[in-house]
Amino acid sequence: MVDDRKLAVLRAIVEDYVSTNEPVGSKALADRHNLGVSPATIRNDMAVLEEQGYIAQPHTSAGRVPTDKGYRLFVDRLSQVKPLSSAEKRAIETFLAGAVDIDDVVMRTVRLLAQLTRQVAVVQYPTITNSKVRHVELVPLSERRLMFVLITNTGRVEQRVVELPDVVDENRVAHLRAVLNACLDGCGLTNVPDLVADLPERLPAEDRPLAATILSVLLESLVDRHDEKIVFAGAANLAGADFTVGLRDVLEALEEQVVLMRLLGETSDLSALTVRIGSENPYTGLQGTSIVVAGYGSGDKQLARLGVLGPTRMDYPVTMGAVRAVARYVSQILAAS
Amino acid sequence: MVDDRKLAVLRAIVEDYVSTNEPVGSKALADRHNLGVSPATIRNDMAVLEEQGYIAQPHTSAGRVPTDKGYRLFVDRLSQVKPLSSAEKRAIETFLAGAVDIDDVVMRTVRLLAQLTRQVAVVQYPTITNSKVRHVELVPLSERRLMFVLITNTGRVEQRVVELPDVVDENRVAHLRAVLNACLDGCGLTNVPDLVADLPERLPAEDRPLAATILSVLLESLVDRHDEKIVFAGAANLAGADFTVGLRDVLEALEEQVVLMRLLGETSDLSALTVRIGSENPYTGLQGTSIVVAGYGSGDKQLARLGVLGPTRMDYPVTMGAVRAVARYVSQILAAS
DNA sequence: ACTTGGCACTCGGGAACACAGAGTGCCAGA
DNA sequence: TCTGGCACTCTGTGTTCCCGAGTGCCAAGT
Repeated sequence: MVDDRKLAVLRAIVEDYVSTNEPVGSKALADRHNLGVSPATIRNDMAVLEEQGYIAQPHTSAGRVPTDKGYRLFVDRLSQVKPLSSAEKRAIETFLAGAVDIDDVVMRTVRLLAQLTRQVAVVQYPTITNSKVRHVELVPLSERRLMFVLITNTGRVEQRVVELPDVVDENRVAHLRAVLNACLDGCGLTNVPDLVADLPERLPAEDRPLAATILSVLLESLVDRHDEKIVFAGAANLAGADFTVGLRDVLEALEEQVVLMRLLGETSDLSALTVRIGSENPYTGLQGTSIVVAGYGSGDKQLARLGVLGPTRMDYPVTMGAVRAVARYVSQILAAS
Repeated sequence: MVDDRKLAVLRAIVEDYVSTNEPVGSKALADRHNLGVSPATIRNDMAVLEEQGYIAQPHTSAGRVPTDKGYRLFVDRLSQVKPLSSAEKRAIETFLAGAVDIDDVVMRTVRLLAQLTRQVAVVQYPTITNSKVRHVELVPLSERRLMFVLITNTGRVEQRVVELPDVVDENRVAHLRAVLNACLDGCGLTNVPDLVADLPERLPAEDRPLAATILSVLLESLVDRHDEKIVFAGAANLAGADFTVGLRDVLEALEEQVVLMRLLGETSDLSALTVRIGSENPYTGLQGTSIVVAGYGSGDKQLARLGVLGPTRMDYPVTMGAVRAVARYVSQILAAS
């Protein structure tokens, strides 16, 4: 039985513990929040909450600390996202508005988020999957090598160097470029494989090996690269916090693109905020941390995700507010460009 | 008066302290290194070394620890760069050989260096200043915006979105593109400003405002961007080391591009290894750290720098060996492509 | 049936203290 | 110039002790 007062007690415990970083006892609770009951009553409630796994004591006869399950309940039912101050909103707007290209947008976003939350910010590059081909360029580098450049309508540029099977002259390259552009211009990247499939037929027979090589690189760059880039910032903010698990593991996880991918990727709902708390986290090195993730994108399409990572003991309402706000502003910026 | 034996004592102190991380005393020295003299003699030498500022004791009647000045002497006169094992060399070669483009080269390099030295690796992107224009591309994004892409012979791609003063049609863009390429193809980036200066004259009068806008962006991207990109990896390796100065400052410095630039930039001789030790370091947050930097580049041109950052108490011979080796291999890779 | 005050109990953390061990400086003798 | 001996000085560690915050439980009150 979890009645209203017990929930109020849990909320008070979470709030106090987050702000003081010390186990909170029944007396302190009664003093600082006016719950209208005596410490003894609170003790009884706390005993129940502990039995149900929402709080725990670090050692016998110390105050209580929220467990991961307790934070979960807090986030789901007891807190509401805290909106940013208007000063903060203005700061975000002006800071993001100055970006010159997509790299710059991502860079600014991640720094902004790190500074705003005083935690580690993580931003995934916008997927190119949902974007469209703006232009394809083939640039000869030497007799047997050329650079393949793909420009999308979101302003992203993908480049690859291609080793050619044999020497090709400029004309054949020019021809292929023209055909490629005619065929692919404006088409969504997800459709590219289909279009590419019957493209060789539109070329003279002697060009087909060349085309095959280039197209395979094109497809490869779509598959391999399309989601893998993630950047982070604010690692310095980890220095203050003390993790149950070593700081080293956290830093290692941050440098592993694969881990970060999974971290951001396994969120079910893109349109809402996703919070994963402590042990809910799949990766063992991050068991002492929580993440707050939001999707962002231009228009209705979700392009990618961004979020922050911090100790389980974080101020969830504030962090969630910042993440949501930044995601929205970035979406705006991307939609406008 | 610093005679040979005192130098030998200093070397022994540095080596022992680096490997044990504990202040080293006269008796331990006499035991572990066969200097042929008694602890008492060593004590006398140590007293002299201390007076001259090469070593210090953390507190009265503890062992000695090298000072920054002591490390300096060690690096300059007492150590020689330790070559890598052939297994390590092979590992470097195969790992770097798999890179597909310039971003990949840099990424692999920085990770490799971090893993090899078990410290923080820092790699500056190759300057585009020394490279040549391979191709210039103008891609219309909308009526009044176009993307400007510059591809260099080193495989680097620079992109910028340009806001146009008024609506332009495809033909004018195509014309400008042709002129730009005819004029700039193959010319060194340092010459671009000169060539660009009298370029408007080769265009019809009505295109000049357009050209001016684009060219100003081109010049700007050369100046602004050309050196500023630096990446690092291996921050997790900082977690183990204990700095006199806070870990936080170091992490902050690593995320400040400007600080990193100065760190790598202020090395006098590009062809040799540069070591900056502790307080020799200009930035206050990095006073407890040392850096080892080498230049790299294809052929005779130095393109940029790379290095590692670690606690002052590092194994200089090994670190220097790794940095030098990686710099050489990267240079090879870049020269080959 | 819940709430409350009282009370005994438990631990963690800090202060005070002693002590062993490593290291030093200095001096007299080889 | 080197060496052995010796007295001295620290730090770090382990021990003990005690205070205080906090708990669990119980009996009485509403």
